[in-house]
Amino acid sequence: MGSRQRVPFRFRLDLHSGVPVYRQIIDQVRGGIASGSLSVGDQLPTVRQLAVDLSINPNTVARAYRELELVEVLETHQGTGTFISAQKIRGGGEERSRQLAQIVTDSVARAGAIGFTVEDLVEQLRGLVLEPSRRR
Amino acid sequence: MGSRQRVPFRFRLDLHSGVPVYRQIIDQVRGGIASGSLSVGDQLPTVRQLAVDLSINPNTVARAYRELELVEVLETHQGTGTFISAQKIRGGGEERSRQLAQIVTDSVARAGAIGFTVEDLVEQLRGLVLEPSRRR
DNA sequence: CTTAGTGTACTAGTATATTAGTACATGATG
DNA sequence: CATCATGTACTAATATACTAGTACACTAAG
Repeated sequence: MGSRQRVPFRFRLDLHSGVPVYRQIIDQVRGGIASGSLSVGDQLPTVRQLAVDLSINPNTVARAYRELELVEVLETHQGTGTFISAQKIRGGGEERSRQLAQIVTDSVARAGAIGFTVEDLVEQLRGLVLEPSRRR
Repeated sequence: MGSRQRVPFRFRLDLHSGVPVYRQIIDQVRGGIASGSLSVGDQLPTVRQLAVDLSINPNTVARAYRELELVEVLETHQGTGTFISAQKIRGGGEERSRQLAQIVTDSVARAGAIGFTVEDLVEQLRGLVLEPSRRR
């Protein structure tokens, strides 16, 4: 019947990746949003529940959630749970700008390392706009 | 003779950025290549010289250089110095393009996760060309 | 008011990252 | 060979990151 199957978003850890657990959680939430698996208003597993599922300490989950809340990707309500927040697609946000700068700096460095210029990056980006078919 | 005034590439540290010193060096070398300030064959300051200039330990410089050498961005010659290596600019254009696409895809995903558009990325990139290095 | 569920604060142990001190190895140069 | 300039190896001190233990605080619901 009409049950909406509120799919419990699936977290998976790779303990051999060397990537901190809390960061893996962050990445998976962000990835879920980017891919559409998570939408505004969706509730995430509770701190305790996820901690049990992944066999880690609740504080580790809390840290990931808190960090995402600081960037306003999540909203937490005491006693209720943690939810995907309505992104502030617009508006200032010092931290957001900082993050964008970080992203760009990283990509420039990576591209420069294999001999590409900033212009090459821009060109590639433009190409993406015209040819959005290739989603990953 | 015919001295070409090999301009000594200028390194600058931001000790309050929280970004590790060795990483700042790496980023600046890569950025220098991307921006054209550094070209294939250029010699970098010697480990000792740069250590003195920046008031840091030679090993910190060496670490940065070594890491860049592993990725084949630099070439080191004992007793001679450290140089910008001939990039794999030519050859395997396929693989290089793939890497560029990957870099762009990553940055778009990261930016998209916090509500930025491709245009925002382009704008930020343009700004970088005019005003280098400011991290964190 | 009580209870059960939620996130949070504070503390601390452990690992890892970062930088520095010091001595050594290698290659160029005369 | 002697010397000097270069990068390198090894060790260690320190800071920071990461995770966990434990107890607390807020909210909704009976």
